Amino acid sequence: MSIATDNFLKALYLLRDEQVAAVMGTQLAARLEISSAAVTDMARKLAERGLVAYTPYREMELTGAGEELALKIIRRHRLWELFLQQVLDMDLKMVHEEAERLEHHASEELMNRIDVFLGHPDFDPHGEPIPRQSGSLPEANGLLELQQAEPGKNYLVARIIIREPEVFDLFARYGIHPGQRLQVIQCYDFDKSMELEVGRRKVLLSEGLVQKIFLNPLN
Amino acid sequence: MSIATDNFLKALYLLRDEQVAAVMGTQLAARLEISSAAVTDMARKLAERGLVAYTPYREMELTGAGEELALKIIRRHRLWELFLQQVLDMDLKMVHEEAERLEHHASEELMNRIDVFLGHPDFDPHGEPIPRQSGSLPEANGLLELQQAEPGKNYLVARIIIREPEVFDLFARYGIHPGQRLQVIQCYDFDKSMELEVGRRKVLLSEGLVQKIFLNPLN
DNA sequence: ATGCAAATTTAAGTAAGCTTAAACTCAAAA
DNA sequence: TTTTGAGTTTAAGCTTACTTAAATTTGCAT
Ligand SMILES: [Mn+2]
Ligand SMILES: [Mn+2]
Ligand SMILES: [Mn+2]
Ligand SMILES: [Mn+2]
Repeated sequence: MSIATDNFLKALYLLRDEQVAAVMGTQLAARLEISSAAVTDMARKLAERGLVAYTPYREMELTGAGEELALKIIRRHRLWELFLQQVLDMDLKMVHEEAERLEHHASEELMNRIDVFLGHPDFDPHGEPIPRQSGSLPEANGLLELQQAEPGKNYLVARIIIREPEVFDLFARYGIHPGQRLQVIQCYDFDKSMELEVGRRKVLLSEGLVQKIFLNPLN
Repeated sequence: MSIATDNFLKALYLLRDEQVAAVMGTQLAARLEISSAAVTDMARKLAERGLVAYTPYREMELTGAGEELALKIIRRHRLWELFLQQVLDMDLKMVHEEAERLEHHASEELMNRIDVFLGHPDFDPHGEPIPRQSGSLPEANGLLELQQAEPGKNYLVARIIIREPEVFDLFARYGIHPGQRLQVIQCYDFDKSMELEVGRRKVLLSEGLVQKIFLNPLN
């Protein structure tokens, strides 16, 4: 497995995970910042290796074997993120960039030692689940989508789904990160945007951003 | 800087460091496990970038800029080795293999945090000096070459120079590693091989192997 | 049913880092 | 001084992972 295939499988898994619809080549190209010709190329190669189900001109998806591998990369990524945060006190932004590279270069054995060192953690610093060695995903019980939150009640941010650097920076600017207290001020039904009070600040978020935030009820 | 150039510069530095003579292409090829044609190729490219002094058919050496870079890679390698040993309790063999890859993929910032975490250490788990951020090398004061050791006296292994996996395995088999107590039984002048007592075991080492061991006098 | 635009694939080409095999250089031995 | 062979370079070719540009397919709107 090369870095390019690692990243391809991971992107395919995460895109599929984020949305209802099937994954299109264009999305993959945008996410990986490569041309769609390169996506076709890779898809063909990975299909030959039995990792991706692919018929020309149709959307593509991971096979069982492909998903298994994707989850391994994601496990590595999230373990590295947590390790770097906990042990070396790096901030969320750095931690992600570091993990984006380190995920491809540590042995299985090293990852397992990191896992043990951290006490088999279930969630990374963004609140994202860390796939287990078995490939299973820990359940986030009691988590609430921000859409379901009731105005006036207190919540704690439990998970933020970040796939694009701009989203990361926006959330950072408004202080939206796991552990932050938050209240809903109002939900605008016509376009599903929401007005929040984050800490002491008021913030207005579009539907797309709202869907990236999950909460734990407070008291 | 790519992995290939990192490794090339590092190998050139270490080979030069190990021996009196200038470095020949063949040695580099053997050390890096690539063809000598590939060595020529790389030498030409690195000469263009001002990192290697190279004239066709002559031996090659690092420029100032090249040595600076080589020391940076070596710093990364040795910091990773110590970190993995101290924090995750990995053994010397694994630690080296991991570091061989990780040395190319951590940011300057991450390496500095590891350096701080370890308390700006001077030596790696083999007793090799860790280049400082400034590029200077810590001095190993009081270190003795094994050749200089006197029969009957007690010493502690302080540093072992390992560049080939076979040497590592041999030393591991005979229990030769930093911290190990050792006595010289006899030195055979005609070929400079030495008979040692390592722990409770007697070992006969050729000159080449003897030169890879450095000691601290005990009591 | 037809045509069009968007998405996708194919074609051709690039760069890095390798390989093997043939050609060359140079220093040391004869 | 010539020869020779170890070491080096050149030449040609491969693979991976990309690129751009042209050709193709598809589904959707008319
Ligand atoms: Mn991340
Ligand atoms: Mn990555
Ligand atoms: Mn090492
Ligand atoms: Mn390396």
